[in-house]
Amino acid sequence: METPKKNFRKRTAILSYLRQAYEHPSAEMVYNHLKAEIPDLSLGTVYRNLSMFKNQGEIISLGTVNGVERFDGNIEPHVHFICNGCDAVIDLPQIQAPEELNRQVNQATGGIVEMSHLTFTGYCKECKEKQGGITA
Amino acid sequence: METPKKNFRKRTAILSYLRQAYEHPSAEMVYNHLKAEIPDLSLGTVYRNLSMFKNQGEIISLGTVNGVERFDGNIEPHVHFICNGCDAVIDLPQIQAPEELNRQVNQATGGIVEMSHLTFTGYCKECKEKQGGITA
DNA sequence: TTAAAAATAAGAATAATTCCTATTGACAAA
DNA sequence: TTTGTCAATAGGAATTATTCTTATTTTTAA
Repeated sequence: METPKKNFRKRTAILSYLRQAYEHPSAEMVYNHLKAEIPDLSLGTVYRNLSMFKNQGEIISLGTVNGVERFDGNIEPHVHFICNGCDAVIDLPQIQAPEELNRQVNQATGGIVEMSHLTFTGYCKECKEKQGGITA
Repeated sequence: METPKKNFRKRTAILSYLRQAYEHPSAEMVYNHLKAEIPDLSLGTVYRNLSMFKNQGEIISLGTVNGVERFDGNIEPHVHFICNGCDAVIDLPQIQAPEELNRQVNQATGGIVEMSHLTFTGYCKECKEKQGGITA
């Protein structure tokens, strides 16, 4: 099926935006972005669908940045950098996530690992230059 | 004058509880725990002091688990396991956090890394056994 | 065409966190 | 002691992100 059924138009728009977004958007960022092309989109629909996609494993949650949950449409394991200055979330494809540790964690805890997240926090290039030595 | 009751009694109690807590408590967990020995403690005071300690680098935030921010009084870099079933946060001292990557990230981003977090999510031993194959 | 089911919009409700303000505790000077 | 000052606090109001409810619309299946 090429064209998505009308019923899923908004749902599809939300997912496909996440798939190609670089910014790791929050619910509100998704809403604001899609509002232009879909004027009758509601924030509740965005929240509901994000939560759906998350539960289905179609997207992942990066946790909250400054109190706001951020999402990633790229479910391939990869590493993130989060800027404390501007709340930007940036992919770090250069850095290798130590996926092979999962087994060690399973053994150490007796539980079962489903996901691992390696995240670096600090200040991005722009914020670092802007603020000079604030974080000395 | 028995014990010199400083004005920092509550502040100190909050920090020292975090220093020896194993559970990576939320603000409310800290409040509930200290309420017994400090009946006139207020939740606002806990929030204010936690945020203070966090900004001073005396404690670290582990981000939110199920919508609630969790804190760690152990500021030595170490790895965490978070259970999606019971929201437990567990230390993994056995696992080595790849601290040496910070320099690579600085180079890749042009920014400055302040902290790195390696976190595994899944189901702990108890939740895994309790729920059987829910996560198949 | 119908009816049933799924998806949605809008806004009310909730929960975590922050903010505001009057009060209290500590300490120093008189 | 009493008084003044300032930091810390309690209590609750306000804010904000998120979830929930309900009526409406859209889709699907007869």
